[in-house]
Amino acid sequence: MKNPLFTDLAEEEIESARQCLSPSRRHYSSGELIALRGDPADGFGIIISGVVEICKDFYSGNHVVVMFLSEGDSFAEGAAVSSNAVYPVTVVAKTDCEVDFYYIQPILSMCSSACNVHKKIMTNLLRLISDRLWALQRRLDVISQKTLRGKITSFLLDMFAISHRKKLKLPFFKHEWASYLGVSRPSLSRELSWMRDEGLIDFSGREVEILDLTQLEKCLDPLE
Amino acid sequence: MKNPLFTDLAEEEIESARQCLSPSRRHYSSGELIALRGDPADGFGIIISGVVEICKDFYSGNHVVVMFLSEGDSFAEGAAVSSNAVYPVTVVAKTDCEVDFYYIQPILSMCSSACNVHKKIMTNLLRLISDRLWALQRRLDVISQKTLRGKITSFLLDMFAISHRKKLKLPFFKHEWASYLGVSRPSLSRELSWMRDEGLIDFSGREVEILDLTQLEKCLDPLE
DNA sequence: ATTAATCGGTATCATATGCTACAGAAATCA
DNA sequence: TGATTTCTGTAGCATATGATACCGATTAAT
Repeated sequence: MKNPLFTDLAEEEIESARQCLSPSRRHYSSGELIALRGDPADGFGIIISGVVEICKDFYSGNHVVVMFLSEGDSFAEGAAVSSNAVYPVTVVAKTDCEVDFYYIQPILSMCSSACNVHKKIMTNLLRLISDRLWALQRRLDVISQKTLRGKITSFLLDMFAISHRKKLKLPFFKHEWASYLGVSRPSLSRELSWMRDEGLIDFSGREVEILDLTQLEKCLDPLE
Repeated sequence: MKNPLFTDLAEEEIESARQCLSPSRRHYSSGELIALRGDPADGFGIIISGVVEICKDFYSGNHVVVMFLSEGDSFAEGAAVSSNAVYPVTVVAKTDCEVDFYYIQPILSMCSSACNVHKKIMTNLLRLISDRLWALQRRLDVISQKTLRGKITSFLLDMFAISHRKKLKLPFFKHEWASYLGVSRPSLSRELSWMRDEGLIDFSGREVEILDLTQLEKCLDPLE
């Protein structure tokens, strides 16, 4: 089980966890509905085998696939814990697949023996959700800058704050970066070039170097 | 203690929780630094009295206030639990104030007696963070639509999915709505008018009515 | 080594959106 | 009631960004 919920758990501990939490394993045929957006979410799922689609569906009957999940991935952990415990998306089996369903209640209430394994899983759950929150917050900070230059800058300063290095190795290609920022690739290129012309940064391939930190910071949106 | 972490706890339970978790109460004078962005976050804080500023600070020494917190508000819960346990923002005392610091470790490890109160706090913590994740995810969904019409639509459909009503009562004024969507207010007004002209919606004050759901759904970005 | 595919920078043009200003409507307050 | 303030729609103009196309550079595949 390579799901983050089982981080730091030995093979036999995972077994013991399964004893303690007794997930129900369910089988789905290709195309079968696993959970519908709006359904009450009283637990979460971990994919054991096969591939699962996460999608948004519409009143009209159309739907759009947002992402795929496969072995070891989980869904609805956040939803299961939140106040309005409903699925925010629809989950459909893309291929035949097996899914373990864990009810959230036993996890939250701790078993009578307050076993160590149980404790660790709860910590892992907390960390999993917090990490997702962190990533989302970062993305939102970047994307909510109004100008393209602001988005680029916000992203770069964030990298700098983490790494403390002015030479940054980006984790993506330009088109991926553009997509992360929510802009078009040519626009990103153009703006980067302008910023280079102005002596703010230099770049080549996946490397970006911050040349003038003080000036760069002035490129951020003033917040109203 | 009106912090969400203490939801569902009676007065005396909160006392018992404080016994169990033994937060350290600290006093700060107006202007004093409480935590610096990048500092290790091994716990979180709850404001007991006074006002606290959350801000982003820059290399240049400048800083921007992002929000204020006051009695009952908490900060850094998410950061304390996440993998990279550092403060994502800087916290400064705006007025003289008192803050209770809770170390995260004792909360995660459960007290020897696995007391009920402790359990409930952990659940509340989980819910608090999940709710924040949920809100952020919604906002990101909306704001990452590329066109203004897409943003409006995404937001309206979200409201509809939750309420199942086509007559929607918005939680904000137009200028607040514009800010939530990350656009300018006149642009929002213009787009809304156009959408009314096309028979998609009708609106007045804080009320928006969805007239043509099927057509409206077509206003969403196709995702690449 | 040749070919094919991907990646990245640039130019042109169209347009969606921001900005500013103004005025009527609605709400708040004295 | 009248006086202020806030909220909202509209208009004109400026401009940042998107879309498309093209080409060279790099990388991967044969």
